[in-house]
Amino acid sequence: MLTERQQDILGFIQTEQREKGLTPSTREIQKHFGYASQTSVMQYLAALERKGFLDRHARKARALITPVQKVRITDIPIYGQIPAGMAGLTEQSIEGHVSLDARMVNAPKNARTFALRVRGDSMIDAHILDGDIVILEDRKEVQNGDIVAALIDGETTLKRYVTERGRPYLKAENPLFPDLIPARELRIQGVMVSLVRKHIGSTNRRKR
Amino acid sequence: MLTERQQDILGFIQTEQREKGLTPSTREIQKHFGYASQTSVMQYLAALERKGFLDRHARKARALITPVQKVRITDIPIYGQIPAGMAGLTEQSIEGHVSLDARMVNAPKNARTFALRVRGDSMIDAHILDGDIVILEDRKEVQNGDIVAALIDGETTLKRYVTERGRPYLKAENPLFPDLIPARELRIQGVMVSLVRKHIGSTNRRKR
DNA sequence: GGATCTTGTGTTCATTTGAACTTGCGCCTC
DNA sequence: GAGGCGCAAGTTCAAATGAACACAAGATCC
Repeated sequence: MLTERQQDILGFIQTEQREKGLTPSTREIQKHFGYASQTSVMQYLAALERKGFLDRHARKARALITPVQKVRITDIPIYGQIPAGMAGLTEQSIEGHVSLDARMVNAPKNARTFALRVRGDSMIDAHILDGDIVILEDRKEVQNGDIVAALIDGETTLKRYVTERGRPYLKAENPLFPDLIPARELRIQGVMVSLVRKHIGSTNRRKR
Repeated sequence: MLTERQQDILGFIQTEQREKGLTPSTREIQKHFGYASQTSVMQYLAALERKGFLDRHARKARALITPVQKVRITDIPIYGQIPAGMAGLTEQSIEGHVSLDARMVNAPKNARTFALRVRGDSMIDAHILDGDIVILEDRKEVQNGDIVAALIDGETTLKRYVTERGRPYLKAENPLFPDLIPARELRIQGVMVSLVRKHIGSTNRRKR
C-alpha cells in the first residue's frame, strides 16, 4: 500500500510526535531526510493523505494527524456505575479516564467504548477481580459466552451471557452467586473486550 | 497554584489536543476566549510555562506540550522475553507498546516501567492468565508477597516473591507448578504494578 | 505610596509554514 | 510513444504564527 519512502516519512512523523510531542513541519521533515526542496515533502504528505494514512488540517501549522494519535490512543471514560440506559451516561458519572492503545482493546474506530469498575467477586472464576477496570464495547451482537455488562433491577452487573436452548441468561462466575434469569428483557450495555488491573498488592491471592 | 483564567486556558489547550489532536495556536485561543488581543494569550502561556504547567518550543507553531501529553500518557514497551539482565533490553526485543495513563499504573515519573507478556498458567490462582500483559516497575525494594519478574536459568518468569524464615523463594500460583528455590542469587527484574488483558473471548473460563 | 502580579488592549515585526506553480528523470502500462 | 505515477529540485507567495513593545486598570502586599 505504501512505498518505502512514504513509510519512512510517516514513521518519522509518528516518532517525532511520540518523542517530542510535536508534529514536525514540512521543512523539518525536509531537513531530516536531506531533501533540497520542501516540495518533496509536500508530495509525500499528499500521497499519505490520499491513501488515508494521514489527516491534514489545511493551512494550519504542524497539523498532521496520524493514526497513532487519532486511532491508537483512545481515551475511555470509567464509570463507577452505569445508570439506567446508556442515555444517562453523562460527564458527571465519569470516575476517570483510561488512555490506552486502541489495539490493546481492539476497538474499531466507530465503536463506543467505555469502562466500568468492577465491584464484588461474582466473576472471580473468570479471573475478574473486585476493583478491576473492565473495558466494554457498546455493540449489538452478543455471543454466547461473552462477558457483558447488563442492567438488572436498575443496577449494572458484569456477568457471562449464556444461551441455553435459545433462552439467554446471565451466569455469575462464582459458585456463591446465583445465575440471573431475566424476568422480562435483557438490557445489555456492553461486551467486555479488555481489562485493566492496577495497584497489585499481595492481597489478591485466590482463596481456596 | 493556578488562577482561574490560567486554568481555563490550560484546560482549553488540553481539550483541543485531546479532541482534535491538534494544539491550538495563540490566535485560536484568543478567539475562543474572545480576547481582543493575542498578547493576552501570550501572557497566559508565559505564566503557565513559568509555573511549570506547560512546555514550549520557542518560535515553533502550535508547540505547546501539556502534562497530558507528556506525563499522563506513558508509552510502555512490551517485551516477549527479558534477556539476561536489564542491560539486554534493546529496541529489538520490543513486541509493541502499551500506552496508558501514568495514574493507571501509578508509575512515578522516574521509575523504569516496562511490560511483559505472560506465558503459561503458572500464576492462574493470582488471576494472571496466559497472554496477559503485566506491567512492572524496575525497583529495588521487593516485599514479601509481591509478584515479580525474575531471572531463573536465563529465562524470565513471573512468580510471587515469598520470604520464609528470612529465606526468599519464588512461588507459583498454581499447584501444578513447583516453587523455585534460588540456587545462588535471585535476580529480580521488576515488581508487578498493573495488568492489562485484551481480546477477551469465551475461551478463558476457569477450568474446574 | 510603591512594588508586584494578573488581566487586558493595540500595534508592529520577523519567521515559520503550508501551498502553488514549474521542470526533470526513471519506471511501468497500455 | 503517450500517459500516469513516484521521486526530486527550484522558486515564489500569502497566510499563519510567535514574539516584542507600549500602555493601563485593578488587586494585593509591604
